[in-house]
Amino acid sequence: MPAEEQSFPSVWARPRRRRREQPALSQEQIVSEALQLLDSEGIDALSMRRLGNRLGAVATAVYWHVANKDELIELVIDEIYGEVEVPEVDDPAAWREAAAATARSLRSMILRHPWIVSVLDEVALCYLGPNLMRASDRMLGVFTTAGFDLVEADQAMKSLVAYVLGMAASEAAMLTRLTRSGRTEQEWVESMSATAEEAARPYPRLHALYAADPFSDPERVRVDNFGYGLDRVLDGLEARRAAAKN
Amino acid sequence: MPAEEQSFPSVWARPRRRRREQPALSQEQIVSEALQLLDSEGIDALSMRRLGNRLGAVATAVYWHVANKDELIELVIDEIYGEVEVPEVDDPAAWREAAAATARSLRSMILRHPWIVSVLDEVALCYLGPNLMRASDRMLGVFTTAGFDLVEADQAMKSLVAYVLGMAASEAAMLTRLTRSGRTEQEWVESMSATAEEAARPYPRLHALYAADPFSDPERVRVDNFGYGLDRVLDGLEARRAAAKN
DNA sequence: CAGTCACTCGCACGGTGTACAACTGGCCGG
DNA sequence: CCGGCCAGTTGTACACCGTGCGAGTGACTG
Repeated sequence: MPAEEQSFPSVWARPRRRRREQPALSQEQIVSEALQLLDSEGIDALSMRRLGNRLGAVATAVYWHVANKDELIELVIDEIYGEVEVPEVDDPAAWREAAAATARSLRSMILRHPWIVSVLDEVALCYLGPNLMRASDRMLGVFTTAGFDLVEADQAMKSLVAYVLGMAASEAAMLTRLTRSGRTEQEWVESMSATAEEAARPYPRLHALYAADPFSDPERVRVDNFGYGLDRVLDGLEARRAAAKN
Repeated sequence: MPAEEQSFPSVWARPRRRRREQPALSQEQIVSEALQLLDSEGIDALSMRRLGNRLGAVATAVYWHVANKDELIELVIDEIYGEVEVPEVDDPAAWREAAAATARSLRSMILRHPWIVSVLDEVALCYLGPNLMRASDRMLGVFTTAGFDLVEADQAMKSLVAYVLGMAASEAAMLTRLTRSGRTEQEWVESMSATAEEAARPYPRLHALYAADPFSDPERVRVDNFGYGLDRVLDGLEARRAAAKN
């Protein structure tokens, strides 16, 4: 450890030999530290060197435990998939609330980890991550007990997830940019409104919308918008379910 | 131009003086070249140095015309938003087909430019891009002539777009990885199926799904899945429209 | 006591975005 | 005609990145 030079070198001051039965690094530890880094400082803050330093090691030491940065990110992504809660249901009538709860849980997860939007291209290939598989299996359960056959349950699940992903992703992207600029959501919306209304002048309906909207309580607006679309998607699925039943 | 050293220097061979009335670079040219680079080689191929070289210039010259790489990407994104076609409708009954056509057009655009998934975090902040604004305004038109009031039209639009974005993004991510691996979609699915079925063993419904699915014609499956969810979303919106009318 | 093995470190390579200062050449006012 | 301005381009430089490779290093094993 040449980094920490002893100003008073001595055998006694020298750090005790590290025990080898517990290696300094482990994959879980690395993944967990990477997640912390991502949550607190965003995607740009995650470099192998910084990650190594945080763990009291050097960048290349990390490569013993993960193949490369992409694989590390895949691991972190599956880790946070473990946070989404999917209820197990047996009453067919309970399907809708179960699906809605899942959707809300997924949205919360994304908003808790908004950097996920920057790695969405890797998200789609985590098919085999255990946490994603568990969640998928449970969602399939929700839709099959609702009465859908298996392949339609899969389609229903994919549709719902796509909606949530799309909606939450755009929310998360905005929040990320916001955080980076250091302003609050309210401040940003207010500073934006004049510019937006001006820029929208050539587009009548957009302009009318911006003029009508009081630009207040942006978080509430986001929640309402998410809820609106969620209701429509679930309505559409419910209609299909009712039709298939007869 | 020290890069191209003349092996036979001569006044006559010397390139003619560049006219200054037409500068060598322009923002449109830069954006267009960046788009070509992205489409043909993906996000990793886009570096300021390569882009400069392609235009017969040096990386830093590009910075005269665009503020930085992020801004460049925003410009490219708005450029491709210009490709999505949104019909203008006046017959309220035509709203559904118009919305569906828009959704399909947006999906095609994303699949034509799959690298967009890697920059989704920037996509969400192109609010002021002219092409996006034009498309948004026209979509608002579709929903208002359908009978929605302006703020609900906005919610409906955002919901539809979120669905399409989520669905197409996961498709595009898969296709990107595929292209990178150099295999066809069919080959990939076939090589995947055994592994996937094995990995899904602990998850009964997922395992049953993989076992049932013949893993054939993956593109058709993607199209069907997209259409299924699109129909559900539109059904949900139609139901809401009908209810509001009375 | 030698060797092996799991793990860590140091160094190096070839990239990246972009700040900064120097240059170039056409134009315009004096 | 000429000096200065200024849009546009260049070269250099900095601090960083992911990661391949070889050399330790210490605990355990035969």
